[in-house]
Amino acid sequence: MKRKALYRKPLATTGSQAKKSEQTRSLILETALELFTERGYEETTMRAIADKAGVALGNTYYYFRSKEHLIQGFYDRLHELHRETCVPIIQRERTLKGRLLAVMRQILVNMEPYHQFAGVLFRSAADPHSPLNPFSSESEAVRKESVEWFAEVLKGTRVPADLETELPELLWLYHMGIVLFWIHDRSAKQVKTRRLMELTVEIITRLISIASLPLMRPLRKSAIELLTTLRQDVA
Amino acid sequence: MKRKALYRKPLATTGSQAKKSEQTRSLILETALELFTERGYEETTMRAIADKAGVALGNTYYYFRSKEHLIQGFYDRLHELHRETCVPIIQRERTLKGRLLAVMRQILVNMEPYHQFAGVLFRSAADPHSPLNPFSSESEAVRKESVEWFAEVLKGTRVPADLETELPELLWLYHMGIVLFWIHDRSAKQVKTRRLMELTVEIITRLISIASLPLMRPLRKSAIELLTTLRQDVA
DNA sequence: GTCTATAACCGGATAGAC
DNA sequence: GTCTATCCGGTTATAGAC
Repeated sequence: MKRKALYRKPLATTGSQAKKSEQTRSLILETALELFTERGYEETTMRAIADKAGVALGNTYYYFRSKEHLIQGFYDRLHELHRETCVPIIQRERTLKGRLLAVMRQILVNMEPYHQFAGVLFRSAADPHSPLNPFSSESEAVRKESVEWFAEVLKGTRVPADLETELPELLWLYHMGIVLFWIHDRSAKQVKTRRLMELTVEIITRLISIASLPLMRPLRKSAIELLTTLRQDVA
Repeated sequence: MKRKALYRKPLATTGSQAKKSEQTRSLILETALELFTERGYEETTMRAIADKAGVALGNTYYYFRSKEHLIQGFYDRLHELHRETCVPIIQRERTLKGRLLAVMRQILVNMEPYHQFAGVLFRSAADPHSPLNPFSSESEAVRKESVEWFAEVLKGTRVPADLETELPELLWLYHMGIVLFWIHDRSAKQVKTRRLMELTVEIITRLISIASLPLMRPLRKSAIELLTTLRQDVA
């Protein structure tokens, strides 16, 4: 299994020392991800990871507080991959629909290799007490950046003014919903998720474009009130 | 902590024998639920449950294949409580909005005592490989019944014909979304979820009532296509 | 078929020495 | 930072009693 080496988190320490520990950390994470994708999360023991990486069991716990935190490492990498691939798309595509479609498509492409063990990822993400929970403070940085991308997706397109502040967060939430469906998707190469995504992007762009009509005003009001309530909890 | 004794699953065996084993099963589940709500799921050991229930450790495994399966027991009870409380509501309330509001309110009331350990419940539910996953075959019976209640909620109200078959499943999905939010809701007595629910019920009933307008036809078409795709995966 | 008692296994997590 | 030893708890196995 080939993977781009995306993980690097240059710490503010002096040169080679920091580099060494960063290498060990990276080695452990790399090994863990390999084993996870090979034989699954539950089937991979911490001892096996330590063995294959050639370090002591205790050492893996020095770098990752728990087995779950290894998933957090995966999460971070995936996020970085999303950034590298999605930002150019936003610059290239000029319409809302074109951008949203291309970005969502790219996200699905990026995640595809990890479909088999993504269930575990979400299992943790769903637990309100887990650091992996996308609403948790630990995930705040990543979440904020993602929401900003969706703000970029909207930039320069026609959107009702009162919706403008709420929409990026809503699109992020939508994207989480698609990921949730993807995790449960058993169809070959997750074609169903792709179809679902294409249809919902169609609906969303339509909804946004008719949202300005006077007929829709009371509905839009309710929706905005709703989003304000929702946001208080997310932020 | 008081709780209605709702669990009974009369097996097709002869009288007192079956009753006895059913009592033991019930006792174990009851004890487990008590400890879970008292001190949390992770903090409750299988040994502690066995001790407090006054049975041998092995016996708890005789009745419940794993610690997770105890949650399934909780799930079943909650569902039965929902049935007992929601069916009368549907008979009493006559409008769509009134029914949906009252049913959703009741569901939140029923769940309230379990908010603290509900996270774990959902943690398992989110795993596509877990039997607790609401889309799994093990959960099919419960899911089907829930969807039927939502069909009852719609019965006798004005709904566009082409949406009629899809809406019950969609409302069930909506209710799952509310539960998801509720799990993550940290506000006192989960008032935020309640507010969110009230606002979304408002939006949903509005959406349904304007869905028949000619202007909305293309949007409704897309939505129905989407739901058909979605259903193939759920069913 | 229902239940007890006890020991053992396995793997995630921790403590503390170097 | 790295290791070894140990703990802890979910789970399994066994052997026997009613």
